Amino acid sequence: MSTPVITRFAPSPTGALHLGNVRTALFNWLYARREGGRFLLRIEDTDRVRSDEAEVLALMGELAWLGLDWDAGPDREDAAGPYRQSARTERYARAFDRLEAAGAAYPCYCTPLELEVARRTQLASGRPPRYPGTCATLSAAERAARAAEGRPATLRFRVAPGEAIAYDDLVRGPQRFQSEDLGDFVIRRADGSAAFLFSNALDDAAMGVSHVLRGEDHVANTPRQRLIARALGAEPPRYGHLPLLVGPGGAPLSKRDGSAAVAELRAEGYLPDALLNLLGRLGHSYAEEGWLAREALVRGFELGALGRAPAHFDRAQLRHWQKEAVHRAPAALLEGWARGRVPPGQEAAFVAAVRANLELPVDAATWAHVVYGELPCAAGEIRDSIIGAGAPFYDAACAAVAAGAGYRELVAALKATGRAGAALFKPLRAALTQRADGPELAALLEIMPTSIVRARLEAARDLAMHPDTRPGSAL
RNA sequence: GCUCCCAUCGUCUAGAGGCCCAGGACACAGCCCUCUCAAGGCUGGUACGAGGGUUCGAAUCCCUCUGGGAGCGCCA
Repeated sequence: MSTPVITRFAPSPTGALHLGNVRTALFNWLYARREGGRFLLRIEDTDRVRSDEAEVLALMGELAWLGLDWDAGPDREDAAGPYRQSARTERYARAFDRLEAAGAAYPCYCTPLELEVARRTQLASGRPPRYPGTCATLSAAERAARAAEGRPATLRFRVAPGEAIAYDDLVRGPQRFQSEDLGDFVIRRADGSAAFLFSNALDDAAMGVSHVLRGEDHVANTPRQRLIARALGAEPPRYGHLPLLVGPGGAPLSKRDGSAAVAELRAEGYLPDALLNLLGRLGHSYAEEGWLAREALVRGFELGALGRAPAHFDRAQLRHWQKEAVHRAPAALLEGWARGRVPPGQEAAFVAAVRANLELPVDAATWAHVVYGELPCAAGEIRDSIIGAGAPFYDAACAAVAAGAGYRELVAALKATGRAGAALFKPLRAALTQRADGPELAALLEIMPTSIVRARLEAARDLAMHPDTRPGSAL
């Protein structure tokens, strides 16, 4: 009987969901889906980090938006829950008692100041900072005395020296740590709350988590968490440590690196699949090239294809995947971008016309304005282009449009002025859109209101007739 | 300071001793197509951090250096 694959994403509800976290969530999700296992969502809101419901909701909203669905979580409880740590304090308390009774953990009365001093001294003398073990060997009487003084105590996990703790990292291969290098560590804070190391390890065990992919900043936690699991009589999950995601400068990704927050990218209009195509290749490589649909993303995910070097998040690459995503997006989605920016009922026609020029919602706004909005007086090379075409050119255009000409007739009428090709279309485009680039003119003309077409052609004619008039000045 | 990890085009990466004077993608440049932009097609430049080994042969193995990163909390 093979062990079922159970992975999890265990964020702390502090601050916005970050690209680095999302990638971690994605890899765990991909692995679970790939293996036909389960993906859990656990909120790590220990008592210290007060659960902020709004934050939890936002977090779940973003995961759901990305399509990373979870089989159990705070909103889908099951027998292994509850899935928020703030609701699990009694479990931790029982475990603390057991560990303390067994001598695997002991109360420590050292103050933060004392510990800080010890750390500095060790550092100053070139030694690695470790808990000196001050309270490790206190007798029952000594403990009672300190407790009677009302001194607050943390609970420390006792690490026996002389032991090698080895495990096989899913990403980095065989790892080996010496227990002396660990030192006794705090598993319960003075306020009684469980420390991350502990609640995280206990919950993984209690929830049957089989595989954990997490950031490499957790490497050193792994031997400690294995020790905890063993003391608890539980089987620890298999751990894999991912290289961190870094920003343009090579420094770890931070909020300053422009839109590292998922919510921000979402607000800008980036599509989930664009994000996933990018993230799935940061620190991981797919054998298959090009755009990967959801199923391909899952199918092609391999633990063996996980890298060990930090990966840069690159905006240009995101934009590329966004283009791919928009290219494949259903029209209805893009029509949503147009809604409110184009006359009601025109959404579909508008999107059909400008679709190839859309990358983000802001582009829909730009083109909607070009098609339906009020344009300023022409300037620069646009102005030159219009003047260069001459008044007769626009006279012909105005006359054709006044006679009810469609695109074909309009072009035919303009060809009669002796212009063709670029010499025809460039000034026409300039007059109609005041831009040198954009969707096909035929498509644009089809959706542009006739009144606007006429007004712009007339304005161009006037400009061509009186080129000396300063742009913007009233006649 | 100590421990650990990493090091291929600007970026994401392929590469697990000869298939590599290093492949793909993004970005960039040029050309084609085209009324323009985008898309598409073609072409191009740019990389194995440095130095030593091992080997008939090294991007691939070893050592040193350099450069980056992580950790050494009553933070997660």
